[in-house]
Amino acid sequence: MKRAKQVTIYDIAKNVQVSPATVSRALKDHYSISKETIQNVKKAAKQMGYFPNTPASSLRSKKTNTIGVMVSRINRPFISTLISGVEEVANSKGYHVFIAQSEDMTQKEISNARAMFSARVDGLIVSLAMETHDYGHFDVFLDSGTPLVFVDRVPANMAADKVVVDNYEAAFKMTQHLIEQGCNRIAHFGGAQHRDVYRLRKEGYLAALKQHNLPIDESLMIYSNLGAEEGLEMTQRLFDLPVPPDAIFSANDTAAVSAIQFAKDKGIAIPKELAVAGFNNDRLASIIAPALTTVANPAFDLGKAAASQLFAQREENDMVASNTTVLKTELIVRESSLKKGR
Amino acid sequence: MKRAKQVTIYDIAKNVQVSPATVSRALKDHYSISKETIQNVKKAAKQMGYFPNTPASSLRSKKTNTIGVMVSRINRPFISTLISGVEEVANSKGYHVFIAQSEDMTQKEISNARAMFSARVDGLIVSLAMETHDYGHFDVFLDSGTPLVFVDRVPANMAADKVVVDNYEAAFKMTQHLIEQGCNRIAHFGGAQHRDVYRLRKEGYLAALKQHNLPIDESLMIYSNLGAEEGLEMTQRLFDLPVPPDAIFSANDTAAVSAIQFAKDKGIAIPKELAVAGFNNDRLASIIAPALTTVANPAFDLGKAAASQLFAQREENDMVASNTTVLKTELIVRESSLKKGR
DNA sequence: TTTTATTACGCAACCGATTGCGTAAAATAT
DNA sequence: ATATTTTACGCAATCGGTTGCGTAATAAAA
Repeated sequence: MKRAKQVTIYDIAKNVQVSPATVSRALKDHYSISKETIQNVKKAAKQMGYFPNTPASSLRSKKTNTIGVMVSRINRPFISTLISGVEEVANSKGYHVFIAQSEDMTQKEISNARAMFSARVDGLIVSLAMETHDYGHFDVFLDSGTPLVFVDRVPANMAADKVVVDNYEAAFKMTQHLIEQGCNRIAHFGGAQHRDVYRLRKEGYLAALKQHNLPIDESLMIYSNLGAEEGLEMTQRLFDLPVPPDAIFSANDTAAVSAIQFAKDKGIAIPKELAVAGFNNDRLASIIAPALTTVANPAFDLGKAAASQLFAQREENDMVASNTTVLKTELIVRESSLKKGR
Repeated sequence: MKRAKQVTIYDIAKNVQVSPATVSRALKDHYSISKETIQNVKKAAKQMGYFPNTPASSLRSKKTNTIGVMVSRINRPFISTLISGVEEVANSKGYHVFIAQSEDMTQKEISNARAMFSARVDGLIVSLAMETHDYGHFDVFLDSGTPLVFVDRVPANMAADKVVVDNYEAAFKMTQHLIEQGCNRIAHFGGAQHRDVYRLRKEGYLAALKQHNLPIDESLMIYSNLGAEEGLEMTQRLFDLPVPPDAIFSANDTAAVSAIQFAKDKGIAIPKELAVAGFNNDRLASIIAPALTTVANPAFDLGKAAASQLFAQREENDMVASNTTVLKTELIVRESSLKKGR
């Protein structure tokens, strides 16, 4: 690979007969440069095929105009929608977005964090890997004063900016809905319990059970990464039980959809014999038959809020230790849980 | 936002009592540095919390160890899986991936291309926006000798490296399959026809019709962005026809799924009255009932191939003008098209 | 007309790592 | 013992913008 010589501000300077400093300023409409010079410089720049050298600029100015986003994986509707929200805000402020996937591996997350810091991103938005429970790899951002915001899968016991939804409340309402539909043996598919999102969903579920004086049965609570495969396995386990459940509240749609598939495959009637509810409201949820009752998770707004909060940090009072934004969710009732009709 | 002073190789140099040059070399195991010094330097670096300054390194070395990926949008299963393929190869070579979305807007694509070049990515992988038909914004990569590979949605009439699937053949086989199932009025949902992927799918479809002496009816071919909404509208249009089709071959699964939804909604029997086939094999395809017949599009492998080809370009003989890799697809027959059984 | 303010630009240091070239010291060869 | 090679490192320029400070020229104020 050969690289041709590239046009620099020095080339433009020579061409327009001004100093490189003037070119630099002219290109960003600095107030002290005359309109005429600005015009000349810009015209020459365009005509010569000039492209600013971002690394050079970043080195000197200590600003990269880039924010990083670290997620488990982008090929999930919820995540990619969230990222779009981040991009909307970032782009509107002239920033670009650097995306990294951990694939739910803490090691990759650590490596990604190093890379993000080395790239000197101006801010970082993070949704944690499933098993991460030590947050030391983010210290360098805190120490250096780089804005840092966690979203969705946020760390427990860490004073940091966070953006989440009302997981507890949503789970409570959903469970209550299932109870109202006549279910009294409700199972739960959860994620890693040190991950707040999943812990809170379980706690909301438990609280609803308690409030309605339903027994709590540990064998009905199963934890996994909530993938499609795991969804099938978890459902299998439930139906291997002496007394299977009459409802499943899954912490995500992916696993809930698998449960429906399992049931259809085994001839278990939904929602009559088994009501199913999910979380997120992926497109899948409305397409599967019967359509899946779920919680609308405002992915796009979560991304927007996280980015906004990130930019807010830059102007913020140093006295503010941390800030948590909670967004609202919405119960979406569909056929998969309607034993009684509305 | 305040930024604390950050550790540089100069700080390490002072600490270890060697020159910055030696630190720089030690950190990358340069052969001319003694093992002892390397150890000392690395220990000090870790202990002092050193993180390399990527912009500085990039500026001097003219290598960013980053490749760019430009796509329409990441929240599509096909695209995000493709990106994972790119990442696998890139990461294994120590490169990071910069992702940008055009949202199918040529203007955004142009702006993204500028940003990518300014960032001085070491290579660029592109899947074009739907309407892009002028490729001038990629000239700067060609001129500068930056490796450039198009994937999936590749440009027509441009001598560039490309990675695609056998769209024509796949479409031909699919259409033939529908004909064998007894369909003789087959509609087609296509994308923009200046986009090779979509043009070839249509041509494969047409070729199969011709070979089986079926009439070609322009009113049965509808073009759009193939989103979920568009899928419904297109199906509506088909059923507004005096004589509706008895099959639809859609250029993607998203629109095909919409067609099935439409049919179910209107009480049109699938596949009896209407056979439906898609393209891509998204998870949706296997979940909707009846399950969707489709073409398995090797998204992950496309990504891997594109990245491999990108890296290959760097060592390549300058005589090679361009190179096109074609990957194989596979017909996935499911209930949505099985009028006769297998 | 002299003084002060404003406008428009240049100088040169700087950001942090990389690298071609040079060299002292130690090792090996003659 | 002298010459040659190898090892291990330092010097200083360099990458391409950015920016604090200084200043000549022109305009406005006194």
